[in-house]
Amino acid sequence: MGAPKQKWTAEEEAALRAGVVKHGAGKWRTILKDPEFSGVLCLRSNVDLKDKWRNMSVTANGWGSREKARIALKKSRQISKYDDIPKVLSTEVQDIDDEIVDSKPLSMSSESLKISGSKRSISRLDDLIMEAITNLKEPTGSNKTAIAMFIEEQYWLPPDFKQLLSAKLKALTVSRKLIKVKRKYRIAPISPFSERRNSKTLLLEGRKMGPSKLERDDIKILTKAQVDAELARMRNMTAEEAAAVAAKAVSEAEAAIKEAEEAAREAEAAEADAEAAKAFAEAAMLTLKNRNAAKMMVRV
DNA sequence: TTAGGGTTACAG
DNA sequence: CTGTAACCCTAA
Repeated sequence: MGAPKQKWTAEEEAALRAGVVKHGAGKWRTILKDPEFSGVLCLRSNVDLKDKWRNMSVTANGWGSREKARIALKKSRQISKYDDIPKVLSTEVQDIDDEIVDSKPLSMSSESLKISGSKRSISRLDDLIMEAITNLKEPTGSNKTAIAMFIEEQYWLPPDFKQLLSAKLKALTVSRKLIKVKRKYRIAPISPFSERRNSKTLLLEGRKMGPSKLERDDIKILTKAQVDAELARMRNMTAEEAAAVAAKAVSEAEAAIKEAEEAAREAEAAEADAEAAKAFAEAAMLTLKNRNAAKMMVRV
């Protein structure tokens, strides 16, 4: 056939990503003509760009497509609509229930989920989320839907990034949930997001802290500039980095489960919530594996 | 021109 | 054989 299958180079992928950041997904011709990328992409057509972007989006989401939507998560009305992403439903970062203050039931089978080791990596996603929470000014912390909506209204997000955001928010939800469990049984209190330091803060800080009184959700205000800078970095993440971040988000959820299991040791009553957390983790995992890039770049 | 469905080349 | 990535076809 006319084309001998020319594999995309890392440089080309970078150019494409940069192009999408600059002109937006869908503006393939524009990206191609932009002198900033025309050099590297001179051997590609606008259609090639489109196809490549599609492939990148898919692999970014459908992680290890192997056992895909196998985990049939029962929808104990508690945990609402989850993923599955009903074909066309506006933005896709809107699944899962929000908050669920003191949910009890939620008895899900939830088999074990293997998470790829937590690879440390850049992740200022936390900051982005905090920015949203701060702006939304909801003392108790905003629900994921609100956060996702806020962020999407402020910035244009590449498909793969959206997946990360979604997973992150889910992990965050697990975190918050556990915090409630702990408080309820007076087990070492922890703070959802105390400092804006680096990534590993989200929820891997609980542990056996002493008399820390981080009971409140102290949210530090970030400047728009800071957030913008971080976002810019996220946008330029390579597929590998994005994957690492995604893995981390999930591992955080797993860590949350461990926390819960320990809590349960001191209060069986907390077990129900631990299960819920597990379910959330699975949901996060599912999201990462679900390829659903489809129609989501159409902000409202 | 683009989005999306199809097809083909290839690695595992 | 199966899944994935690069490529092709075409309606809108």
